[in-house]
Amino acid sequence: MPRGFGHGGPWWHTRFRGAGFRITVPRQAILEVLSKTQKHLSAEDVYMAVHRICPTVGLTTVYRTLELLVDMGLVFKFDFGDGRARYELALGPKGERHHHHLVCTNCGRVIDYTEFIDDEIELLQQTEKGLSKKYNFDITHHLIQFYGLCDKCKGR
Amino acid sequence: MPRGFGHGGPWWHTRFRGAGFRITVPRQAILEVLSKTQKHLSAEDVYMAVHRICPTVGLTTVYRTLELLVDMGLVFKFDFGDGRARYELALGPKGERHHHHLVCTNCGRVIDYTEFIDDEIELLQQTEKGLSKKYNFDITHHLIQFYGLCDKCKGR
DNA sequence: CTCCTTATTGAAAATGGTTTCCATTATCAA
DNA sequence: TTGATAATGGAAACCATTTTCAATAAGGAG
Ligand SMILES: [Mn+2]
Ligand SMILES: [Mn+2]
Ligand SMILES: [Zn+2]
Ligand SMILES: [Zn+2]
Repeated sequence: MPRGFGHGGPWWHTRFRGAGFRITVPRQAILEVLSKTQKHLSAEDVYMAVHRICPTVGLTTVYRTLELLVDMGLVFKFDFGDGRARYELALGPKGERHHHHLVCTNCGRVIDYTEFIDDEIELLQQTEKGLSKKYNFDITHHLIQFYGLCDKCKGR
Repeated sequence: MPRGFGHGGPWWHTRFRGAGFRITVPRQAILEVLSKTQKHLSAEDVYMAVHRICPTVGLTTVYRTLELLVDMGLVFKFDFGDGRARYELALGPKGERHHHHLVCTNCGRVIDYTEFIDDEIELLQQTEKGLSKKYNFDITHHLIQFYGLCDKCKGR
């Protein structure tokens, strides 16, 4: 378990204490799992991975913790259309990691992309401004996903 | 019931016959319901509305028909995060009606918007082209949703 | 360090939207 | 009109997620 920098433990300890949440074994294990992958894990995926570190952690706790992390803004929750929610750490060790998704409608593969984000962001901010004004809406975030067939699935 | 043009019945009859699907009472009722609203109906919403026209239609048939219509491209299926799928006719009587959504994370209200679509579409096509090339992906469609608080919900 | 409050946990049961089963019905080509 | 079979509907199954509740453990007070 990578402890590490500063003196108080991992970076998110401060967030937890600040919000009055306890730092528990299950929570540490779940965050460890999330921080060690680039994949978009389902609750069950997280559960199975956590199980290897700490077999006593229950699926219920995984769901609860993921919800907490989403509420805290530490984790993003996505729906790629396969009937289960997917989770992903919001910020990597290198800071923010905003990106959008490319989803294969055949095999379910999900690709993160960031290369066109800059242009998109610019347009999005314009659009958000226009929409906010017109509909008197406070926009907090957006979702952009492209659907289609990945290279492996397009051949047939 | 808007019958209408040509001689064979509503516009979608041709699509059905062409695909070898039968034109049944439940299917007619469901399409009638969908074509008479601008809302984003859940399967249960459709079921209840259909029930008024034709009380014998079952919820199972509603689900089956909606799936069929989605597969045929006549209906769009969305997930606005409230745990149930939402359906919307893909094309109104005036033809295509592509639009994106503004979703209130507090009350669940969904607003269609089309006014910034043109700029978005242009950027999206660029992005799609770039992504297709880079990831060798065949992009068929996209999803764009803005989340936030609607005017009624932002006051507090 | 020990105690105490109570946030957190895990197992089991409940929930709720959606799908599957299957015997019955109704569409439509011949 | 008739027959093959696509379509239907009610009940049961499915399955991701949530709720319940008694047991546990985090962490501040002393
Ligand atoms: Mn991602
Ligand atoms: Mn819409
Ligand atoms: Zn694929
Ligand atoms: Zn609202």
